[in-house]
Amino acid sequence: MAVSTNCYGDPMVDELAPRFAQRATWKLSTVAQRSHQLLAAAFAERGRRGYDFRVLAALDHFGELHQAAIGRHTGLDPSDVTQTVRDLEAAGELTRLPSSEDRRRMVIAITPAGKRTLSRLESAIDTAEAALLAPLSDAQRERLLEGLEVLAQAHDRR
Amino acid sequence: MAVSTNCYGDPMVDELAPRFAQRATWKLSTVAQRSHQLLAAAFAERGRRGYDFRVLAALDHFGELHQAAIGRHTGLDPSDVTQTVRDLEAAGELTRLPSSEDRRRMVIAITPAGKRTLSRLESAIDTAEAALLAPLSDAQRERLLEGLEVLAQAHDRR
DNA sequence: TCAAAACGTTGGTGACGCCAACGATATGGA
DNA sequence: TCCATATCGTTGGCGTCACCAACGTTTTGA
Repeated sequence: MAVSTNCYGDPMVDELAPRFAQRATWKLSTVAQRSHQLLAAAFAERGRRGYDFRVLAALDHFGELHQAAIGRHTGLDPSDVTQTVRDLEAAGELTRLPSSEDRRRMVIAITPAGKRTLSRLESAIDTAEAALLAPLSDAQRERLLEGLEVLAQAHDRR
Repeated sequence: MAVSTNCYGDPMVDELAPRFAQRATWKLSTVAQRSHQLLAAAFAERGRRGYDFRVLAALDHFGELHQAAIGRHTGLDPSDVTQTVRDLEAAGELTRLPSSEDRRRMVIAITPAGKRTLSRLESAIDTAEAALLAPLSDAQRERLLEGLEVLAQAHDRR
């Protein structure tokens, strides 16, 4: 028996316990999890992950950066920057050269291939984001975004 | 120097790249991450994690359940149910007995200690949730929740 | 009766976020 | 100028959450 029955004897699809399913934090994490699924799948198709996108986007926007700056502009831990930059360099998406001014630093720059990858990832994200938000009316979407904006600002990463 | 300077020479706190920081999915994941931080910290103080809470909540709400049913009522993978139930049983929060009707099944029931833990976790979650949503006005909160509700429903776990 | 399904378990994988510690280098104040 | 302090990149690790494949056991339903 794959379904349980409620007190009326009706067949009942297994339900999540309201004890947590009604919580704002649960709904939030459900939606975020779905978002992550869609994005991770889109990235994985291209052999990349969220970290790669963030690093490429930061380089494209700010130009050359050393790794610590990449970390600050992406919210990544320095150790994760190291790994991500290593992967992206191996894939030819960026260059990594020792700084002439500061011998501790590595100067990272996006390559043309990296820019192409970035725009491909960006389109994939557009698609995923559209799929995620599709169930909302325009008004609902705007109101949701307003709340997220306020909270994201208040609980800033950085 | 912990800050960089913009083109006007003003000191500038390192900013996230708008390329992703302006995306709905980014804001969503930022807020969800913050929520997770608050909840995980609250759980960790009591030596528990989200899985434990979900399992206890399901048992408290539905009564005795076998493990597969716990999985369906919590969104957990069966293998994670196994681990979580093992931990909770070791802590005396639930009992685990072979079913007399179906020798494949284990019948799980919450104990009084488990109920106490559950209500303590619940208070901690209340606090965390309040802290998370505090920056919102009542109207903003309601509008945010409406959007999350629609999306959580549409992209249901199950 | 017997193939198919369900059950619980073991032992993984991956993404993301984070931490401690280290050697090398740069900086700034005494 | 010297030296404590800070920063940089790196290694190796941890925890949470979500998920998967494979397995032996037991139940089911055609």
